[in-house]
Amino acid sequence: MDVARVFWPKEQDRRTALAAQGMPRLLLIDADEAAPTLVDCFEDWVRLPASEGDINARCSAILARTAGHSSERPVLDPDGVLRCGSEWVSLPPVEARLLAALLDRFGAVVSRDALARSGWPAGAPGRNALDVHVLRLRRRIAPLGVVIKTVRSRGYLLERGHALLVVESA
Amino acid sequence: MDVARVFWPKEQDRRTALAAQGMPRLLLIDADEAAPTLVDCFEDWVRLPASEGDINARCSAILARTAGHSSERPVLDPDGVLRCGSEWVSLPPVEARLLAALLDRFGAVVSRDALARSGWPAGAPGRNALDVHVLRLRRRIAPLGVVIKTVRSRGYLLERGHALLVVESA
DNA sequence: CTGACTGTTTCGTGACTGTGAAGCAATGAC
DNA sequence: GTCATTGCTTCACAGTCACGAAACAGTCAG
Repeated sequence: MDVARVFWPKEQDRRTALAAQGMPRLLLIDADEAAPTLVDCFEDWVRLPASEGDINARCSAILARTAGHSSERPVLDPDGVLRCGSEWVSLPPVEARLLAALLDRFGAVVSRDALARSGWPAGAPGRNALDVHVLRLRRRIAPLGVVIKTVRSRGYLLERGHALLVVESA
Repeated sequence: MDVARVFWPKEQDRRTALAAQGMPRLLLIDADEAAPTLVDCFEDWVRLPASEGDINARCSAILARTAGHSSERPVLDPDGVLRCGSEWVSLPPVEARLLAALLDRFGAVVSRDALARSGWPAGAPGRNALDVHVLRLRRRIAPLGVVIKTVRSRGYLLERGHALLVVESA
């Protein structure tokens, strides 16, 4: 993953688009422009003119933050912990593999066959096992605002839910 | 809460201390100094000379990120005293080593094997000893609002509790 | 001795996984 | 329109295993 360099205010729209996808980005601010308000943890800015060293330092910092948290886009760490926003859930082995496959093609359709191969590399069990695991996975990740959509006779698709109102239960 | 302004590299020690406590900080970098590597989400830097507007913008951004998380991180003294907020507890040797390992990877999963190696560098005792010590550790640190979560078949994870309602009884 | 720390044994509970079957909903044949 | 087919959803159940928890015993410091 790389950090997108966005000229500000010239490429304002591009910044919005990147933010919507949770892509990390560095805003390059014109010398006489006011400092922008950052919208999330995966954004930073630097005032022009800036040295390549400074720009790289900020890009690295953004990526380091990306690793620690997650953006709009959920992140699955190798321990089977799925993080999205400030929340996380742990996934059991099979579900972690299924989700990894969905995450590889985040926002795109993954066929049932491909999913089954990811979930059970040594060979799939009964035909229904996949259905049940998708059901369980859905319920498990719902609190994170992540949704598995069905594309009938094609497969499944992972995306962010639109109910962004998450209430902390105290 | 306010963001501490730390001159770099002059106040290097102060920065370390602030970071250990999870305090937000802005590094003010001398003009000819290389860009620093940020240690967490609650830190940022700006190259001098900088306008007050730019500095304020970065401070606001840090605070916005701070709000998104609950940052306060417990600290373990070399004496085996664990502090979090205004409270503290003392930990016996084995538990202190276990907690140190969890704290090293605060918020991330630590495997049972890794924990056992930290707790008993000379070789682990019986298989269940770890379970029991985790249980005791949990009860000991609960009053501080620090929680050890289980990630089944993967390990344990240290984080701050989400129950923000802490009633002071004494 | 007393109490804190440590480790072991034992048992219970809950999590993970897979299976079978019932229920819905979209699709297509007639 | 009606009906059957197909594909997905959901529930209920059982086997296995990891972890939680209590009770007990040994060691050591004060």
